[in-house]
Amino acid sequence: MTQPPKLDKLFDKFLQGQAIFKDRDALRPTYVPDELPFRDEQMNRIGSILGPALRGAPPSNILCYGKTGTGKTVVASYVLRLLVDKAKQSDVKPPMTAFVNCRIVGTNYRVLRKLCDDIQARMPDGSEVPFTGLPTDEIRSILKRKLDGERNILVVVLDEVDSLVKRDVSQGNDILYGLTRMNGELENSRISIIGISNDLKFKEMLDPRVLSTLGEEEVVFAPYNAVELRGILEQRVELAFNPKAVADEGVINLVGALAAQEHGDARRALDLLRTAGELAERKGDERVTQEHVREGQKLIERDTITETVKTLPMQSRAVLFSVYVLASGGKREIFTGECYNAYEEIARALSLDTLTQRRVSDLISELDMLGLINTTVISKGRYGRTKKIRLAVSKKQIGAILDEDVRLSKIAEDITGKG
DNA sequence: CCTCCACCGGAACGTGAGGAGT
DNA sequence: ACTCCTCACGTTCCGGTGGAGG
Repeated sequence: MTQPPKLDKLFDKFLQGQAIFKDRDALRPTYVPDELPFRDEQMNRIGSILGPALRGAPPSNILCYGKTGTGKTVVASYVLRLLVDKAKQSDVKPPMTAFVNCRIVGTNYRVLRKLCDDIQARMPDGSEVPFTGLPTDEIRSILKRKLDGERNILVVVLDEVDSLVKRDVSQGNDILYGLTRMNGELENSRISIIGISNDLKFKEMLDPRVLSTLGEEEVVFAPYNAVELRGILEQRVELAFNPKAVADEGVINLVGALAAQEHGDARRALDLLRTAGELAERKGDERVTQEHVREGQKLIERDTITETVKTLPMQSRAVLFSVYVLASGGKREIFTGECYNAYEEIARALSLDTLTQRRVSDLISELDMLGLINTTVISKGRYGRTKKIRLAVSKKQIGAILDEDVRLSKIAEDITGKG
């Protein structure tokens, strides 16, 4: 058997050092480049607010606003890194820093635990703070003891704080209130908080007491416009790709344009660029073309949908499946009641617990949030008020994913065959 | 203009897993 | 073995509501 010519060509490229990528990590969302273009204003603001930390004075708390992919996180970590470096260079005690992503670390206990972790606060016996089990107050005092051991300044970045408050308004406020209040309980040390929010309306949901301390300073991140996106892309192309791999001007323009459509999200733009590059690489092409970009766009879309469906819990999947079955049955619009009936049948066929309508209603809302279905609350007058549900992705694709689940594909035949 | 349907969505509570300390 | 945590996932209860049809 002879080598497939493409693979042969691909290996040749590697041999000749002609691979597409030089450093693909430069396109990952966590990458912090040495220069951050178009965010001077924000960096200076944050820098001047954090500056006092170098003289041992506690900086004000900051709230950063802006949509996803506008560079909030990267600017915050950049400035913080610089601050710590500067302190070390100048023989000043560097501030402690902690970074919490509140979407992942979403509860009071876990936030505190993450803080302990980041500043290496330990249990009295020297072991790490456990995942669960302790009363929350216990953790608070561990944290306090560590901080107050000597004169410290702790700068906490709370990334995606809005998700903290959104998930549970009272609890979210409690967490933030607890953190801001901790300053009053510390003798030697101070905590400053940098809150990062994607949601501009986030402030409204905040307890006024929390807002007054947390929002001392505000920094706004506007979405990148097409020109700025281009600039960023050019910078990263330089870093990530080998020269000549992206020769076509049109590639950068297209990626920029597609991302600008998505409200100037730089993260998506970089992700798309990387995917396009990987496609080119896989095909053994010498350079990235606009075709790769378009294909990459589709691929990313498909992948995110597949990923979300696959990670869905069984009950949610059953609900989604009921919508799918009804939609396949030719219905353009599905109402909650119909959906619930179909769900009951499916749950029975799967010998799953049948949840109440109230719960299913919540699951429907979750599916909506995930973008798998679209819902609108409508009134049918005398015939009640309900949610109008539609699939937000193609039946084909959902079908293909759900069919992989053997149990589901079996009952799909039953139901569609019968209906 | 009023009624009344078929749900929406908030609130409070229950259960059980996962873990720590004693 | 028992008590005490947190937290995800559900349930029960219930007040609220846009608009077609009388």
